Amino acid sequence: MPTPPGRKPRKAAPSRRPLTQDGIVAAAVRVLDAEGLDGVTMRRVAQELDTGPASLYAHVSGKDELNELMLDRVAAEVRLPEPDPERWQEQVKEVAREVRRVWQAHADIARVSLAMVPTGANLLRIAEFQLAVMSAGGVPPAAAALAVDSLGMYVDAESVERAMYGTKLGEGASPEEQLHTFISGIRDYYKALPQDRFPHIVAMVDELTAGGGDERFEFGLDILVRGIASHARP
Amino acid sequence: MPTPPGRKPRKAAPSRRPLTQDGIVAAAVRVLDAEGLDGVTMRRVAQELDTGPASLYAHVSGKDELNELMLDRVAAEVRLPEPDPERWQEQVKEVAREVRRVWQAHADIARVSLAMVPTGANLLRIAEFQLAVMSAGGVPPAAAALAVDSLGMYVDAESVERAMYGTKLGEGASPEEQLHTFISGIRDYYKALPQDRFPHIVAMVDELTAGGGDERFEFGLDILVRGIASHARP
DNA sequence: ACCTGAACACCGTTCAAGT
DNA sequence: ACCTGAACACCGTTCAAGT
Repeated sequence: MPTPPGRKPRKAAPSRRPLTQDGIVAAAVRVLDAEGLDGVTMRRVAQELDTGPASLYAHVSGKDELNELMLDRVAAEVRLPEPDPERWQEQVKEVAREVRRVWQAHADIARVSLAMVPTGANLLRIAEFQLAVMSAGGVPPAAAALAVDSLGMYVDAESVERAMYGTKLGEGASPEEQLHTFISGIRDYYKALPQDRFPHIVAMVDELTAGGGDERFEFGLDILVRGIASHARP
Repeated sequence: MPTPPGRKPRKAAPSRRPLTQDGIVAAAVRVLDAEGLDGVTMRRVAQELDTGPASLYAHVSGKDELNELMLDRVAAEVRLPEPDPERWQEQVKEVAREVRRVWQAHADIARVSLAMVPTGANLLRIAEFQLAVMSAGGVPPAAAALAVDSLGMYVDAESVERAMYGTKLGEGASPEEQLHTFISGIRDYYKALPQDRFPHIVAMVDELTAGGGDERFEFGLDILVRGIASHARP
């Protein structure tokens, strides 16, 4: 049956729901996941919400704030363990691994983290945990404070580097295949270097290009935590 | 006296010398130093050389290559000590400090280093030194290889963060003053956090915001080198 | 108060045309 | 071979005008 004349549609079904900051940030994260951080432009996010870029400025002060909001939204995915002072070294590592996992699940969001002082609630939650568990483990306050900094920087930097391998190569093959062709390119280049000027690099090509990113990450993490532990009282 | 007719000017004084890759990179570094990495655009570099952006593409494949060439040119400024295996831990630190010094002398060039596998001769020279001195100091190859990575990442990340404080604030006051107002802003924010949710952050505000960048950097560096040393044979 | 279209002042890169 | 002007397909942000 056709609708009788003079009858308005029941609710006008507003397919374009009103803009909210939360909706904007959610859309931005969708674009991030699909197209990487460089794909997250004000225009692209607006398009995702069927509007123009100027409309976003009523809910977000600009690109920088949007970046920070995206990061904190993503940081909510980080799961923290039950604090156990006996295992503080292992727990510090666990959290670092978990943050890395979440950063890597969202393209190159780590770039934002690296360029920011943490202020969002979800980021602070992580810092609070690390400070708490290190303090309980006997790391003095000054050392613990600087240690969260160093740990955060390390996780961020490693994630940025790793994300880059994925993007620099074409979007063709599988991520692992991409990483492999990338690494073997580097290996060939290092092997072809003049041996008299770079004897150690040439001799250590295999070690320099060894390990998936996981082993490399674990090694740096282990180094950091050993160093932090050397500041703890027994 | 006027110049007689039919006489060409002595040498035509080519005020716009022909473009070379070296000249382009030098101009790019000048822009970098004066206006930061974001100021280095193909257009701006071309302008510096009295030409248009399209002219650069005959000597440089694009923006990425220009960035890498800039970094390697700047890396030439890094001075390496005479290798002394007895003092390998101190020398590894010295080089890290020196790289940090040079990166910070050139705005936020560290961002390029972080997003790159080192291939330029001057960058490789630094890596070669670190590998050599650690090997001589008794660090096994696998550990030394991963250690250069971690050290590089740490220096780069610290320099990126530090460069950011300078840029985010206005260009008004002195760098130290900028850093100070920036840090005290952070301190106020942390102090105002709800104490029940973030007890350690609130309690450790002073430690978290303490120290000029130098002490913080030294601490992270010390942690890393202690960790590396724990892998060395005695 | 929120949303919008149009504009401003930029980007990196390409390409046909010149020398 | 090198250089150029003009154009293409983008940016972030502002602002007057609408509802």
